Amino acid sequence: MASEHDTDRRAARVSAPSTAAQARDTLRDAILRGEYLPGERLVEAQLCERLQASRFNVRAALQDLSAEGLVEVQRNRGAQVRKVSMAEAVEITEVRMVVEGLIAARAAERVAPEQATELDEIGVLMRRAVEAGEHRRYSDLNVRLHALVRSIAGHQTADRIVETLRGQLVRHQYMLSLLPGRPQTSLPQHERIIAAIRDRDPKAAEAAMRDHISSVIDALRSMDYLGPA
Amino acid sequence: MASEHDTDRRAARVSAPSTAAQARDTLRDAILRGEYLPGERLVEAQLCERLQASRFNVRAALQDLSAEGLVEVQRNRGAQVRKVSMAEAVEITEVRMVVEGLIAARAAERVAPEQATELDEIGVLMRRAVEAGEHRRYSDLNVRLHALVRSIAGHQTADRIVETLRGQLVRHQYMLSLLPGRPQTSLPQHERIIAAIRDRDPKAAEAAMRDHISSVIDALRSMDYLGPA
DNA sequence: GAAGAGGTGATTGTTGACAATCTTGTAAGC
DNA sequence: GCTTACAAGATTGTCAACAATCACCTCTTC
Repeated sequence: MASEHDTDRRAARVSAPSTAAQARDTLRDAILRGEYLPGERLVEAQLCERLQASRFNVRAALQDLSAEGLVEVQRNRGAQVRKVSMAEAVEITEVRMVVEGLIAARAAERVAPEQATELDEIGVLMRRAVEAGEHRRYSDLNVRLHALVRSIAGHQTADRIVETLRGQLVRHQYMLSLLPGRPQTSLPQHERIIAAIRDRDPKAAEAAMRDHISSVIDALRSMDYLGPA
Repeated sequence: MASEHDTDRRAARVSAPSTAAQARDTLRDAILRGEYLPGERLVEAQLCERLQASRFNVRAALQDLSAEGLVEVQRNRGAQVRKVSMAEAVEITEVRMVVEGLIAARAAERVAPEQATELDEIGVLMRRAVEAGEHRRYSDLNVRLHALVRSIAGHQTADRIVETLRGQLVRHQYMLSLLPGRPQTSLPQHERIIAAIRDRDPKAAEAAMRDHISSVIDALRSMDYLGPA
């Protein structure tokens, strides 16, 4: 049932995740993968079996994920996967917009020649993927681009916040990628971001990144009309 | 963020803060007030007495504050008040700059007439405080101004993040307020923020807020030369 | 005298049991 | 029939004891 996935620092072992940190990572992965739906109750006893961890560690994991905004804990009522309303999703993305704008600006200030080359390469691959209609590939490249920009910027604080915010709306983002015509809209935006960073123009990079994420917000809002799943 | 019942964290009632949330709030207050210095070890047994709470709740409190970035916990090595380096303080303030910029812009979009009046009142009081050399009073008004702007904006996500970031560098901010000449620098910046929001000009409000916090960053950097206490 | 091994006290990590609380299902009263 | 009261079950909150680990000190060895 579980296929190993990429995405993070260390692969989650399902064999013996006895410690608190392992339980937390495994549970986070499960939620992000959609194995628990928003609003679903997370009963401690069940999680103990699922994660092969003691209740103590399960509890710690839930508390951690609560701080990350992935689950919601109510006193004496247990935990449930946090439901993120459309309004909240917009708020979250607005914050992401300004913070990633900061990251882009800083990336433009610090980019090294090899990194600029790597950015351009991703840009080329993106265009090819869109022209070939390979949505999945384009989506992967999108993730890679944002990650590369963040690594160029080297801004730990901003990084952490963006990562947390991203986690809170994976579900919405997934739905977003299914919107028809999205790649045609976002490709030129991505190219502008790449160009601005490559040209070491912080202001242009920030503006390009904000424009890009701003259009993501518009897309989110349009989804709201189609149906607030 | 987990518990909905947010009691104001003012009174240091040591009488019966038995629950986890109370222990957390009391401990946070103590750290923010400087009763525990950065780098100082937080031994669970000692905290049990200090907070009149069981070790279980103390542990939960430490975990929460770790998620907030106020303390750092190392496995098998206990917790200590997190040391925020100058570089980190700058990073944190940079993120605060863009997020509070977003908040200011949104406040300018949504400000109601009564709120505009209240802003102006704070502006007048600030000027008086500076002219009278009442630093403490000016500092309080500063906090009040930022809080009012945030309440006008009504942006929960941004609010939460700014609040968390603020907590992480209370120590630095305190030192900052002692810098001579600071009020003379920041007063006109505050007045620009107020004017932009009052005039319902989001772009100007964002720019003014960013300029203001940008100068805070400069001040932070200058402190670094004086001595990285 | 320096380096390493080993023991000891202090501190944290974990467990299982028990108490407090909420939810659900059922029955009585209007 | 509908609402309210109550009891049973399920779930979470809390605790105190025990196990694991670490930091420090002493002693041996070269």
